[in-house]
Parts: sequence; C-alpha cells; structure tokens
Amino acid sequence: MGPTLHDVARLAGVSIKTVSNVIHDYPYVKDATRTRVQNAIDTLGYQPNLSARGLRSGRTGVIGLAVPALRENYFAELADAVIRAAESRGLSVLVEQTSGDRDAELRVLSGSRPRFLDGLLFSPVALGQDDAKFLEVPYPIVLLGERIFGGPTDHVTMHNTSAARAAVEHLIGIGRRRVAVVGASVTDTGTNSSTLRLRGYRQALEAAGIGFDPDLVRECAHWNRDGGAEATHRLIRDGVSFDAVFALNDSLGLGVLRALREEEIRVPEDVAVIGFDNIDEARFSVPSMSSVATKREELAEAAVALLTERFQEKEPRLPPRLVQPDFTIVARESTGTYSPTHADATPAGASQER
Amino acid sequence: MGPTLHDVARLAGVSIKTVSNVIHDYPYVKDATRTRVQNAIDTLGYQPNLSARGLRSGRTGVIGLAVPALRENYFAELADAVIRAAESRGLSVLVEQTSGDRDAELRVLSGSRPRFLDGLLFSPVALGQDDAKFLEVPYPIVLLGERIFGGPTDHVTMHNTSAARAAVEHLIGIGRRRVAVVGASVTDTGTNSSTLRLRGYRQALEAAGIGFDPDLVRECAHWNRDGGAEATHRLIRDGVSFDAVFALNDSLGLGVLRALREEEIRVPEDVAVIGFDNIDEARFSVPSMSSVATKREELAEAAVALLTERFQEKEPRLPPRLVQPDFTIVARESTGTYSPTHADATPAGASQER
DNA sequence: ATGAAAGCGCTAACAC
DNA sequence: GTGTTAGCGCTTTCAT
Repeated sequence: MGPTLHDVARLAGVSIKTVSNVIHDYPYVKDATRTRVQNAIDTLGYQPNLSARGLRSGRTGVIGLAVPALRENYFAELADAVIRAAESRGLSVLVEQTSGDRDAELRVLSGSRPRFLDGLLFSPVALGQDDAKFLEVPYPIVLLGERIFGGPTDHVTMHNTSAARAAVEHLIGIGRRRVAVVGASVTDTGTNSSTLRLRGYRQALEAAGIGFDPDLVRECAHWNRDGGAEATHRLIRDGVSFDAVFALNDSLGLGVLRALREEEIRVPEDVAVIGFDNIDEARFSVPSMSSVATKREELAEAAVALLTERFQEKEPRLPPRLVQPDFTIVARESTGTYSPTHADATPAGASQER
Repeated sequence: MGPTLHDVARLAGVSIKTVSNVIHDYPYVKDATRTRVQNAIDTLGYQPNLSARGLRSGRTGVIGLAVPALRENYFAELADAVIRAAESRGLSVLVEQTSGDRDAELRVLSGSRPRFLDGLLFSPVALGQDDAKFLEVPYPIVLLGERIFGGPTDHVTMHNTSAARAAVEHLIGIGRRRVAVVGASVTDTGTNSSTLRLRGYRQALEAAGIGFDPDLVRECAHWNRDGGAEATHRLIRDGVSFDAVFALNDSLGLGVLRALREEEIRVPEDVAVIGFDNIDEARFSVPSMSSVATKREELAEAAVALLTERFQEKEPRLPPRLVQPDFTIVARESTGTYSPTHADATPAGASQER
C-alpha cells in the first residue's frame, strides 16, 4: 500500500484534516502550512485511496458506459468521445458491453457494479418502451439512443426523423426518385431509430410528391455490414429497380457499397448511397460515403454534463431532461452528382444491371 | 444507499460474518443457515459495496486498459476482447485513452487511478525501450505491443517479424517482386512494430532472392488511413514502380486502397495489397483486404489471465513472462491471384499507370 | 459452525 | 486555521 493521509500529516507535522483541506483546496489554510503539506505529499508521492474516498463520500469518480459492442464503430467512437468528456471533468469511465442482449442490459442496471459507479450512460438496444420502469434505479442514468422515450431519466438522442428526412431530401435533390431503404427493423416497436428514420424517409418522399413503394424498404436483422450487404443482394435478386439507397446507419451503408460493387453496380452513377452517423470509416470507404453527421463530441459532452449535474444536485430533483444535438448532411462521393440532370432521363437502376 | 451486510444479518438473524461466509461460499455453513441468509439477500436485493470491499481487501474487481484511442479500430476490437475476457473472470474494465501522448502514458502509470485498479493492461505507443523503468510500479501491469521488451512486467506481443515475413511471402507467392512498404516509422527506436515488421519484410525478400530497394519503403507519421493514403500518393508521385504494397497495419492498408483507387490503379491486378492486424473492416473494404491475423481473443485472454495470476499470487513473484499468440495469413481480394503467372511477364506497376 | 470486534483510508461535523 | 473523532461497509483474525 502507498502512503496515507496519516503519513503525509506526520511528515508535515499537521493533522490529517489539514492535509485533507489542502487536497480539497479548502481556502482557509495558511500558505506556509499549505506549502509544507504539499511538499510532504510530493516527497511521499501520496495518492488518495479512491476506494476509501468512495466508501466515505459515496462518490468514486467513475461513471459507467454501457453499449452493445465496441467493435461496432459507432460505439467505439461514442466511447472515445465519452471518455474524453469524462476526463475533462476528472472522471473515469468503466465500459460494459451488452452484446445487445436483453438480459445483459438488465444486468447492467441491476448488477452490483452500478453501486460503485457515480452514474451510468446507457445505450440499450434490446430494451424497449415497455422497459422504462427498469430505469428507475437509485443512481443517475443518462439514456442514449431511441429505444425508450419519456422514461424517468435524462435522455440524449438525435433528431432522427428530421435528419433522415434531410438525408432522403439530399438524394432527391440529386435527382433520385427510387430510393431504397436498408435497415428497417424486423420487430417494430414504434420508438426505435428505424421507425423514426423511416418516418423521415416517408416525409421526404411525400414532400417531393414521390409515391411510397414498400418493395423499396428492406429489413435487416442486424445493423452491421453483413446486414446491409445481404439486404442489397436481396433487393437486386427481387428485381426491384432503384437509383439510391438510404442506409439507416453507416455500417449498413458500407455493406451496401460492398454489395453494389459485387453486383457491378456503379456508385453513384447507377445508385447513390447515403448512410447515417458519419463514422470515421465513411470518409475512407471506396467510394467515400455520404452520411448524416451528429456531432458526437457534442452528444458525449451533453451526456456527461447531464450526468454530473445529477450527482451534484440536491433534492428536489429536476424533471428528466431531453437533449437533441444538431445534425448536418455530409456529402461525399457516394452521392456525387455525376450527371445528376440525367438521373431521371436515363432510368438507371440496379434492375438494369442484371 | 442500499442494504448492507448488517441489514441482511439482522433479517436472517445471524451475524454479518455468517452473511459474509455465505457470500464467499465458505464451505462450513449449515445448509439451513445458508438458505436463510440467501433468502434475506434476495428479499433485500443486497449488493455488496465495492468501495468498502476494495478498501478492506485491496481488491476492487476493476482492471484498467490504457490504449491510444478507441476510434482506432484495432484498439476498439482489442478493448472489446479484453472486456469480454475480463467479464468471464468477474472483472470490469476501466478504459483510458492516451492519444499516443507521452505525458498521458506516464500519467496512466503514476496517476491516482491505478491505486484503485487491481491491475493495468497497458498499450503504449509513445514510451520506448528507455522508459522500461517507468513500468516498475507497485501494482501488476501487463504490457501490450512492441514498444518495450525485457521490461519488468508480463508482456503480450505478436510474432511481428515472422508474421510480416509471412505476409510478404504471400505477396511474393502470387508473383509480385516490387513490394512497397507503407508505414515505416520516422523515428526508429529499434524495438517498435515498424522495425520488427520491416525486418520480416527484408527476410522475405532475401529468402526469395529479391534485392532490397529503399525507394519502396515509405514512412508514415501516423498509422491511420490518412497516413497510408498519403504515403501511396507520394510513392506514385515519386515515380517508383511497384506491384504490391505491404501495409504495416490495416488502417494504413485501407488508406492505401483508397489512394490506389484515386490514382485509378487496379487492385489486385496492378497492385496487390496486404495489411496487418485483420481488423473487421478488412473484410468489408472494397476490395476486401488480405491481412495478417492475430487471434485477438487469444491475445486478450492471455493478457487478462496473466494479470489475474499476478494479483492472486503470493511472494515470491515469478519472473516476467512473455506471451506471443499465433498468427495466420488471411487472403482476400486485395491479393486475389488474378493472372498470377503473368505478374512477372507483364511488368504491371503503378508507374505504368501515370 | 458462528459471533465479536478491529480497522482498511478517508470525509466531514464539530470542537477549539 | 487547525485538530479530534466518528463512522462509511466490508473482511478477517480470534474466540467460542
């Protein structure tokens, strides 16, 4: 074990309270004393014992971040941003993975780990609206994502519908009319990202006077590259004609690009593609992929800020707050306007290619 | 605060020691007592206070993982694997990011956080061989990577040289003779991944009787996609002829693919590409990218196992151990053997394309 | 097989 | 301004 407060106090010739005062920047300490204590701290290399501090004060300086899986780019980038935001507030982040498993998500909420975290940033994918009650726990939670709305906790989420609408409007703006959607959810709970983004899709079509064709909407069991690739192959196998794809997230979109290339369909000449989330990878795919960007730093910053406010606040508690960071459309090669004016004239589309 | 040991003891009508015995599966507890205690635990929803446990026992059940940045795919996948390995042992993982910054890496070692972690998995990139002394800390560390060898701690690293040699042999095996290397380190400390992999490169050339051409070896300040793309453009701008690229990691390799496409050089027809690490993304790039695969689960598993052994062991300590997981070459489209026998006959190469 | 009690290092209420 | 002191909840001798 390292040196303790007592060791420092002894060396400095003061009581532990004075040492504690110095450590916590208590203003009423004589400068001379402060210097003496600080020297003792330095020579001993004293580091506070966080377990003891946590036991006594109820605060550990550690927050939890529960996500489905770090190997999914979006969550890795989110975790990156969260850790940075936490660090700037002197907090550390304990990362848990749920694999998108319902039991694992419930375990995160009720396990023994939370009792030693100051708070939890929770991004569920298996829990749904009906599970809001499980968020009623005796420590602060900030909910991330679109699975549950109006729950008992603070919540950070995107402007899903309007962002999706903007994405599709971008496609329509470059002259596309047959916009496929990849990533519709199999089980539609009514409050998940898929539904919200799909709503934006329909709004954009409607505003442009384009009819809705259910054949263009493809489900994916998993929001990953495999799912996107597979859905695209199915779309083509079914002989559906399309000149654009709106992938409900970037991983799907990268799978779409991959599949289109396998089918020897040119992007964006034959089919334009836009994703959602603007993960780093979208900049480097071949072709680079347009996407809807949410400032992830902003999102992480907001989430950590909400959490810290909660564990600093006194009763009575503020009501749950909802924060929705802004978004922008990032146009890249996959929606490059190669002969956009001809897009209608030459009825390009995957079905032509087969 | 939740219920404590005392609450459970009172409800069960026993002492806290008995409750503690039940929790720790101490064998000499009457079955009847055990049941009674267990019921009390369940009805109260008792969860042990980890801060108190940590204070008393010196063990918190939390290990640290310090990596440069989670937004780098390789480290996200590593973190994923580490968290899984830790979870299977009942440990949680606190993730720290160093941004590859020397001061940040030193802070990880000496900060107050370590004093509350049971151990640390540390993947430095700024520290080097001369900094081995900083690893002499009073808690167990497992070093990851190739920056420091022969240090005072356990160490998990790849067979860099032989794996790199195998990668280059793969390229030679499909008929390539002008193999460029992307990612050589600017400042060569002699014990980093770059040097070791470069050594494998030279071994492979030598074994095949191919002369070493320093023009083919390109430096990159950063091992990311930008670095790989930039180095590739430079290579071509310099008019160097090459028919294959060995990217010292996959992020570089993906940048290489991107740049080759911008230069309208076909992969693998004109130039074959192989990376290193086999990140998930390599499977989905366009074209998919061959790579050197280290079983990351194995690596993570080994690292966590070494760490747990350390904090369970009694004095005297075992000497530092070195673990090097196996590797395999994963062949994908980027080294697809399109007319491999002609590779020599038709002196394909980037320089032809300009 | 179970209980009593000390104390891990720290914070904060209270004394002086 | 600084010191004293009582626990926070748990583990762990030592008794019984």
